[in-house]
Amino acid sequence: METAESSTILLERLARILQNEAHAAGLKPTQWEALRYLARANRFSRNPSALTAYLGTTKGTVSQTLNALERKGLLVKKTDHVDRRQVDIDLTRKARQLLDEDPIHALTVAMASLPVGEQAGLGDGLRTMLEEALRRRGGRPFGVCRSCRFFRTDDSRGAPHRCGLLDVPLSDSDSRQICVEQQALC
Amino acid sequence: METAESSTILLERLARILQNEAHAAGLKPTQWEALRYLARANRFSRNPSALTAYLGTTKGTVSQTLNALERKGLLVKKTDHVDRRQVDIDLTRKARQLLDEDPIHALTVAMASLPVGEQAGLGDGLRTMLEEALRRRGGRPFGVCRSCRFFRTDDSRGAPHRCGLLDVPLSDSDSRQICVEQQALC
DNA sequence: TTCGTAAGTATCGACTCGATACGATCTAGT
DNA sequence: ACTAGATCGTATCGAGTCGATACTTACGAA
Repeated sequence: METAESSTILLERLARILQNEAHAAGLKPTQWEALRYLARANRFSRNPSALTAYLGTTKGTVSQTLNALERKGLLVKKTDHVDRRQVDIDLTRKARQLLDEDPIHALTVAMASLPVGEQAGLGDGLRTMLEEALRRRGGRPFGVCRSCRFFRTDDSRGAPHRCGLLDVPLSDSDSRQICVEQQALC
Repeated sequence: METAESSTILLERLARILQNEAHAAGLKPTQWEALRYLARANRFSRNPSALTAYLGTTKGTVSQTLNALERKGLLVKKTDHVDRRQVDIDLTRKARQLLDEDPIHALTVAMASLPVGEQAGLGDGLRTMLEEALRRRGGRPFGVCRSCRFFRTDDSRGAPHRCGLLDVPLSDSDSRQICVEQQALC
């Protein structure tokens, strides 16, 4: 329990310091996080609702963050054809270029320079803590499409894969992106 | 490198979710963090400067956060007698009561329920990452007083310990608090 | 058709955060 | 003792976060 408390303090402090480090290129930490998400999300997940679930915040806050990013010319919104309540978001070329200088890269480098065992231990611990936190507040995991229990490869038509939940064909690149609907296999 | 990147994303996401969880009792995450620090810091470290270094932010921001906490009746400021530029901060009884319901407790519980090995691995990894981050931006470690290279037990006068840097007597409880000036032994 | 629900937006108030400028106080060098 | 520079803290600005609340529009089932 003593260890648990010190680890908790460690996690909080590290989180704060990393947060404060993420003020780069005129973007706020939240804006970077939104950009990162949108770059990795599949077409069913590039909308305000999914981003809200991912960030664990509220629709209102996300709406404002998206407005800020739109003003900066980093994304484009358009209403979905199928469900006209939904808004599809697309990152601009400018956003993708910006992501090449993502301040998070410094963190990845630091992570990579850790001893192999320590790196694996940290990864496992973080994964477990995140799963716990998500379960606690009813969040979604946002895993990659191909690791989902609804992922199918038996599509008779042209496409290589298929989503058994939404019943739509999936390209190979689709299957490697993260999805709001993803549910683990086991 | 693949592992490093996914661990990085994990850390960022967990950090954000925990951040958003820390809105309790009408306090903001930063205000909780400040309160926690002030409750653990020794008398040389309960001032705006030290808090600024701990949070890794700027003097101005800390000044505002302290004003907010003062308005809520959670702390009292008074100018230092020795150096009248400095401000000594004391938490009120109300603040200490509030800290009993610190939302971070939920996190500690989650941490404690981890398998022992995983918990230790996570702690080690976090420690290393924090040290790296601090070194990168010239931050201070804020360890406990008694683990400092300036900690002495050879005080001829009444007090049980002594600080070799500031040359002042230290009580036993002093020695268990965290300090801005702390430097590791080895 | 209508009623309930879901997706987004707009607005409010309190606050964070970096940047900048400033006043007060200490300290070293003369 | 006197000044020049450094240090500590505050005030203010602008952009943005964040939760809360109150909408609007669109879908979908009874």
